[in-house]
Amino acid sequence: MALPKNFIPAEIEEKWYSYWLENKFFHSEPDDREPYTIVIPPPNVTGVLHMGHILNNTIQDVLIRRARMQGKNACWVPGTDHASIATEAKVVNKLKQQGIDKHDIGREEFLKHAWEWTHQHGGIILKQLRKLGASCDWDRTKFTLDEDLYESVIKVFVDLFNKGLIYRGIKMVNWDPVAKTAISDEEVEYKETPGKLYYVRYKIVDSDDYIVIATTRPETILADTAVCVNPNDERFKHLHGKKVVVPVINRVVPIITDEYVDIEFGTGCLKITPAHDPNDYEIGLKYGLEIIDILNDNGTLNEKAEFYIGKSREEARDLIMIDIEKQNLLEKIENYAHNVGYSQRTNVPIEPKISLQWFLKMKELSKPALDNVLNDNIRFFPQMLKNTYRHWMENVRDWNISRQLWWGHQIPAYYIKNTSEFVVAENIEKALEIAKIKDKSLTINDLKQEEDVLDTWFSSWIWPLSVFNGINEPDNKDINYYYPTNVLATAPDIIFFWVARMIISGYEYRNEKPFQDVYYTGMVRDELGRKMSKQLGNSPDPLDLIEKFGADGVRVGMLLCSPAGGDLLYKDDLPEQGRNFANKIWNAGRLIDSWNAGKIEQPKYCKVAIEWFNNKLNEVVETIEKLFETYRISEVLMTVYKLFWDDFASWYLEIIKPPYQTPIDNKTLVQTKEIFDKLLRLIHPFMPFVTEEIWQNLSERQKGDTIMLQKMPVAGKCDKNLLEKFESVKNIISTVRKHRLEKKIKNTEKLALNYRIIEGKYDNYFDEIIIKSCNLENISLEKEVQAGSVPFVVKNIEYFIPIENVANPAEELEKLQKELEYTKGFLIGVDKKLSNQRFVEGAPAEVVEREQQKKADAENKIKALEAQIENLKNIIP
RNA sequence: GGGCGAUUAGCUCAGUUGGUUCAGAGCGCUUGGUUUACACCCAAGGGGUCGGGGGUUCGAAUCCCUCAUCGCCCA
Repeated sequence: MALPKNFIPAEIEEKWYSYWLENKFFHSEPDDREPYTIVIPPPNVTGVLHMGHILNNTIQDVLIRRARMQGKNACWVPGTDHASIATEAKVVNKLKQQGIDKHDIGREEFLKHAWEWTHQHGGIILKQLRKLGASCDWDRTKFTLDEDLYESVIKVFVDLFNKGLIYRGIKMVNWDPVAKTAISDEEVEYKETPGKLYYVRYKIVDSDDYIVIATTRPETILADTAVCVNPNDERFKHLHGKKVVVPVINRVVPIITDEYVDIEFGTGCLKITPAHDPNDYEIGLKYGLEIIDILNDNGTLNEKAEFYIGKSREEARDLIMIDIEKQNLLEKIENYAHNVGYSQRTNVPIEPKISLQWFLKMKELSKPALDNVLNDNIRFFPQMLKNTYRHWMENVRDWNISRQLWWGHQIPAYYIKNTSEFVVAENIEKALEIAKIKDKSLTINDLKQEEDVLDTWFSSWIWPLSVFNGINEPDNKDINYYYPTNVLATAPDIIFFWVARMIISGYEYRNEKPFQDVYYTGMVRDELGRKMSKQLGNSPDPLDLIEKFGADGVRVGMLLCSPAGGDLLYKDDLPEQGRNFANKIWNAGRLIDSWNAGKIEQPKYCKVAIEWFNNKLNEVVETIEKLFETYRISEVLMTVYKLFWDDFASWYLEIIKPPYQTPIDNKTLVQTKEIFDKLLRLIHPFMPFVTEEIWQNLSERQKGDTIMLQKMPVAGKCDKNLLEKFESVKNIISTVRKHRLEKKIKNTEKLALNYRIIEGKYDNYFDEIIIKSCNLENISLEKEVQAGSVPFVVKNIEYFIPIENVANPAEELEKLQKELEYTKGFLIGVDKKLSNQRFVEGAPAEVVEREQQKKADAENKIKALEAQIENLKNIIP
C-alpha cells in the first residue's frame, strides 16, 4: 500500500487511543508480576490542561509505558482534586452574576450549585490527557470528594485529633478578604509593591512634644495599642514609661521598649497593632497589650474602628490621612516600595488576621519523613532539592488545616449547644455518643457541626493511600499490592504543600514511604523566561499544539529540553522538532515497506552493517538503561533520537539500501525489520502513536496485538572494538565526501581509493561498505603514489584519492603540514606529562596507560603524515 | 536580611569520584545538494579564554577563596 509522504498524526491518534481503550491495555489488577505504580498529581477538577500538565504527564506516561513493556504490572492512577478555594470562588462568582449571595441560599443549596459546576466542567482535563496519549488506568479514576475518599479524609482527621495532634487555636493567619478564608503561608506570594511610608506624629501625654512614627498602613492606626522603641535608642530614653495619644481616635497608649525595634528603620519608633500585624501580635502577647480587631472578614472596617466604618482598607487609608493632615499630625510622606503578600488564589493583598483555626501539630509527625529523605530511602531527583526539603522540615510549623469555605470536607467537629465544648467524631451519631458521656440528656439537635472545611491539601496528602482505599481498608488487595508506589512526578513548587505531607502521612498510616522516587520537573516558561500564566496570555493551548504537531511531536518537544528540575523555555521549535522526528521514523518505515525481497545473496556490506548496528544498538540500550535509573529522561530521548536518526537512518539504511530498482536480499530485509521493530519499541514510550501505527504495518498482526505490550529491548553483548573500527570507517567515508564536495566531483562519478601502511596490517573487513558509501571502483594497496592524488590519514593508514585533474598538490601539502604540526604539538604535551615523574608516580596506572596509548597513536600518525608529505614533495616539481 | 542553586557555542543544556584527541549535544547558523524514504530532507562546515580574579595540584570546566550577575525558597 502506498503510504503518504508525510506522517499525518491526526489521522491515526484517535484510532489507536480507542483501540488501546477497547482492549483495556491500560487497566491493571493485582497479580503475580512486579507492580509499577504511579499516582497522578491530581489536577484541579475544573481546570484545563496547560503546558505544565503536558510536561508532567508526558514524563509519567513515558515511565509507565516503559515499565509496562518491561513486563511489569504497570498502574497509573488518574484523578482530580476539588480545589476548595479556586472552585468555590468560581461558583460564588457565577452565583453573583445571577444576583445570588451564597449566604442567602445556605450551605446545602450552595453545594448543589458547586456539584453542578463540577459535573459540568469536571474531568475535562482528564479527557484532554487522552489526547496526549496518557495511558492511565481510567477505570481507577478518583476524585478527592468521592465518597470513599471523603470518608478517608474524615477518618484521618478524627484519628489525628484523638492522638492529640489536632487542636483549635487562635493564630494570626493570612486572611484572604475576597475569598474570606485563611490561606496557608505557602499560598501567599510576596510581590514588591510601590507604596508610601507615612510619617505621623503621636502626641506625648502631658507634653507639647510628639514622636514620629513611620507606617505603610495608616488605617491600622485605629487599632494601635502601644508604641514601641528600642531600649538602647538614646533618642527616646527620655520617653520610657510615658504615654502617647493615638491620632484621630485619641486613644492613650503606653510607650514600651523592646529590642525588636530596628533603630535604623524609619524613625526608630514603631506603632504596635497586635490585631493586624504578625510581629506586633507577638509583641502584644509579650506585653499583654489589648488586641483590637478593626476589620471585618471582607476587609472593611468594623465598628471597633469607630471611624470610616464599612470602608475598605484602601479607602480608609486615604480618609485617615486627610484627617491626620487636618489635625496637623502629618510629618511627611515618602514613596516606599515594599513586599506585600498577595493571595495566590484571588490576587488581593492578604490581611494578617487574628482568628480561630484548626491546626495539626507537625513536629513529631514529620520526623520519619525527614529521616527517610535524608538517608535516600526516598530519592529526590534532582538531589539538591533535599536541601530545600530538609530546611523546611527542620523548621516545620503547625499546619493550619481549616478553611472558611463550604466546598470540601466539612470538619467533623460538633459543638454542643450552649457550651464552648465540642466533640470530634466521624459522624453526628458517633459524636452524640461521645457527647452523651458528659451529658446524658443531649440529643442530635444539640449538636452543630463546624462550618469550616479542611484545606484541600489535607485530602491530597493521603492521595497515594486513599486512591487504593488504604485508609478505610488498610489490608485490602490493592493497597497491599500497589503501595508504596514507584515514583511521583511533580513540580518543585509544591514540595511542601504536597510532597512532604504525603511522605508524612505515608509513614503515619502505613509506616512506609508513599513512593520510592520523586522526580521534580522544571517550570515551563516562555521564550523570555517568564512563567506561563493566564494573565500574561503567554501560554499556548496544548490542544492546539497537539493538533498542529501531533501528540508525539508535542511530547518529544517538551521532553527534549527538560532536564530534571531545570526550567524549560518553551518555543514552537520544540514540538516542531518532535514532529520532524515522527516524520523521519515514518519515512524510514516507508522505505523498508517499499522493499521487495529478491532471490539474491546477502551482500557483505549488508552483513557487516547488520553486525555493526546490532552492536551499536546493544551499546545504546545499555546507556539508556543507566540513564533511566537516574531519570535523565531528556537524555534518554536524545540518545534514542540520535540512534535512530544518525546511526539507523543516515548510516545503516543508506548502507543497506539496494541500488536503484534492484531488490534487497531476504535475509537483510528480515534482519532490518527486526532491528526496526526494536527501535520502534525503544521509542514507543516517548511517541506512542507513530510507533504503534508503523509497528502494526510492519508485519501481519492479530487482533489485539499492540506494540504497547511488546518487550522492551534489553542490552546484549557489545563488541566495542568493532564499534571503534566503524567510527574510523565513518571518518574515511566523511573525508572522501568532503573531498568530493571541495573538488566538485559529482556523487555519481566513481572514484578510486588507495592506501599505504607503515606498519601493522590493513583490515579490509569494512571495505565493501566504504566502496558502496563513497561510490568507489575499488580500494587497493598502492606502493607508489600517483601524482595529483588527494592524500589523508586515518589512524595510521595513509589514503589517497587519485583525482589527477583537480588535485592541487601544494594545497594538500599545506593541509597535511597543518595536521602534522597539530599532532606534533599534541605529542609534545603527552610527552611532557609522561616525562613528569610526579605524574607517572602520582596518577592511577590506567591514566598513565592511556597517556602512553595516546603517545603511540600520535607517533604512528606522525609517521604516516610525514610519509605523505615526503611523497607530495617529490611530486611537486 | 537568611538559605539553596546557577553562570560552558547565537539559543537550550550535558559534562557522573579532578586525568582519553575533553571543551561536547540538539537546535540555529554558513556552504553545497531535484542521489525516487523523508526539503518536516541529505552532505559538509564554522562557532566557546567553560562569568572575572586568586589559590590547591604533576594536572582544574570539575576542588577552595573572593568578586560580579541571575534565579528560587524563606523571613
